[in-house]
Amino acid sequence: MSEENTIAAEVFGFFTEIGIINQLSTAILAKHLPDGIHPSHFSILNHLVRLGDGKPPVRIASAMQVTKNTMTHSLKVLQDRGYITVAPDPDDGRGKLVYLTASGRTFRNQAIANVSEGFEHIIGPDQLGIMRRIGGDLKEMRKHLDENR
Amino acid sequence: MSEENTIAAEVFGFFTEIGIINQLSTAILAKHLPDGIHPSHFSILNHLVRLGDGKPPVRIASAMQVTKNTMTHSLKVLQDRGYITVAPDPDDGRGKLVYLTASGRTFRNQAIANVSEGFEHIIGPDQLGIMRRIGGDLKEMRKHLDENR
DNA sequence: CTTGACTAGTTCTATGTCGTACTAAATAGT
DNA sequence: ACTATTTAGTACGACATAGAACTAGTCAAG
Repeated sequence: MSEENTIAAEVFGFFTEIGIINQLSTAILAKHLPDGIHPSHFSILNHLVRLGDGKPPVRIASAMQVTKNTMTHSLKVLQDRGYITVAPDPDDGRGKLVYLTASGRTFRNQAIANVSEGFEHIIGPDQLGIMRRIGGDLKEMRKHLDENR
Repeated sequence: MSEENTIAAEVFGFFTEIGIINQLSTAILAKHLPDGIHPSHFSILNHLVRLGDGKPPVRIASAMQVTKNTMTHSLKVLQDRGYITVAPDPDDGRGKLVYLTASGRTFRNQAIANVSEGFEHIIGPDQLGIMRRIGGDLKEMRKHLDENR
C-alpha cells in the first residue's frame, strides 16, 4: 500500500504540474489575444488553418478533446463573429461542415502575430530547448492516455 | 516573419499538447473520483494533507494557480460537505485559516485508493518512465512561466 | 424492406472559473 | 499620527465546459 501510494503521489504530482503549466500558458495566451476571444476559440481557428477546413464539428471536437456540446457552443460563437460558416454536409444529412471565412483567416493571422510577440518575451532559448527535448515524450503520453481512457 | 511563425507554431503545438494531456488526465481522474467531487476540490484536500493545513485561502490559491474567487467558491463546497473548516486567523483580522476535518482526511484517503486503482490500468512502466524523465524539465518550465507571466 | 444500433448535432441544466468591483484590515511613507 | 498603498476575502455577472436527454439521419443484419 505504501508503495502504491508513492506511485499515486508521483502520478498526481506529474498531472498537477501539467495542469499548472496549462493554466499559466492559457492565461498568457488569453492576455495577448484580441478583445473577448477565448483561447479555445483561437485554437479552433488555428486548427482549421493548419489542417484545412471543410470538416465536420465532431472531427474537430475529437481533435481538440472536447465534447460535442462544447464544440456546438464554440462554433456558434465563431459563427456570430463571422469567422466561420457552417453548411450542411451534402453527403450526410445529419452532418455539417465548417468553413473559414476570409475574415476568420485574417483574424487568425493577426492573432498569431500578436501572440507571437507576447510570447517572445517569455519563451527563450532555454524554454524552446525544453519543448524540443520533451515534445516526443509528451506526444507519446497523450496518445497513450487517449487510447486507454 | 516565417521564422517567427515557425517558432510560434512550435510553441502553440507544445501548449496544445499540454492542454490535451491535462484534459485527458482530468477526465480520467474525475471518472474515478467518488460521487460529485471535482478534481480541483480533491486537489485542495490533497494539498492540505500533504503540506499541512491551517493555511490561509490565498496561499492555497497561489499554490494551485487559481484566483481568490475560485478558491472562495471551492472552499465553500468543501465546507458544505464537511471536509474542511474555515476559522478566522487570530493574528490577522482580514485572514482566515483552513483546517481539515477528520471526515475530510478519511475521504481523501479513500479517494486516493480509488483513483490509484483506476490509474493502475492506465499508467504502466513506460508512462512512469516518461514522467520521471521529463519531470524536471516540466518543473523548470512551470517555474519560468510563473515568474515571467 | 424493415428493424435495431449507431452517429451528428442540439438543447437544457449545472458547475467551475475568471474579471471587476467592493469592504475591511494591515502596513509603509511621510 | 495620518494618509496611501497593499492585501485577504467576498459578491455579482459572464462564460466555457460537461453530462443527460433528445431528434434526426445513416447503416447493417435479417
